[in-house]
Amino acid sequence: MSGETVTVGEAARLTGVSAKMIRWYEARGLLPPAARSAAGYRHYGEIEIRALHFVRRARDLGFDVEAIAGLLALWSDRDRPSAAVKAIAQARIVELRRRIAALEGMARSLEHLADACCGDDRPDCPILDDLSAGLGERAPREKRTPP
Amino acid sequence: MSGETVTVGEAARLTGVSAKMIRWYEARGLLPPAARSAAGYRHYGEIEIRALHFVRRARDLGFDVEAIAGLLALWSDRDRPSAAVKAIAQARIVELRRRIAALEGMARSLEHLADACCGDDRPDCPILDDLSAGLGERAPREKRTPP
DNA sequence: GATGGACCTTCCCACCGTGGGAAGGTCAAG
DNA sequence: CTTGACCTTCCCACGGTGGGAAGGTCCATC
Repeated sequence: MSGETVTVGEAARLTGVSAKMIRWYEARGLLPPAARSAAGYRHYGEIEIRALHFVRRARDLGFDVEAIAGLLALWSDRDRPSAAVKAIAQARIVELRRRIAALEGMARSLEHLADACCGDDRPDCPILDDLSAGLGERAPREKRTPP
Repeated sequence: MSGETVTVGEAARLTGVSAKMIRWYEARGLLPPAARSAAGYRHYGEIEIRALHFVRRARDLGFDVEAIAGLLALWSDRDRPSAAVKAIAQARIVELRRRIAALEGMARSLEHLADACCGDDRPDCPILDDLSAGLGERAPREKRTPP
């Protein structure tokens, strides 16, 4: 019979999506409203559990809510063109690569600065010098306007 | 002299930190309360502008508010040990590398999937297959305590 | 002077995604 | 019946950022 249904907490345990998040996804329209018991408890069957797994996996891949909603819609459409799915994935890849590049730039800058900083008891620090650079003079140690 | 002071808007234009954010940083204690005119307008001198530049630059390097507060404190302490600064920078580097690795993993998975997806009119899609897979394998199977 | 527009002030609300917790209802076991 | 685990909704918080309302100020121009 496959009539076994579980509550949110159980669904959370099964899928790795917290009960809070399950309710939140539902409220945001990402998931359809769950079936309710007479007392108002949400109940989830195998298909819903599968959808939650899907959401979890997509979330792990860095998709945001909108994208996941789109993927879910395509997932449940048996006639979807695979091109539509691929487009979403590729947009996500572009975004990921963009963010990676940004973080990489930061990391490299910082590594460069940290390498130049001897890191001892003395106050001379290229890191702070760099952070305060770009205006006029560098350090705030000269508190008064330089000549 | 050098009593030239500017308002928030001007400071924002000069430093690239929005007026909103300047006020927010002040409210969060990241920046000391700005001097006020009789009418209550904030006014910023060269030193404050410098600090804002510093904040902007640190933000661009991915430091969060707490770290920036720490860096600012060290920046204005002439006797700080450079090791303290370096420690903050290195912690940031570790965090950046961690996030880069996470994003990189996602990007690679997605690229792999997208490569396998032909992206045409047909519904067969390895991407969706992967997203909905893993139910039987990776998921912690229901290990209900026996009655 | 007055007027108008650009600016300032504070305050609230929104976003994303997540967690914490309160107040109250339900269910199953003892 | 009581107890404790669970459910419900609702509010609040976070980091940062933006939007906007309601009201006060500054300055140039008439």
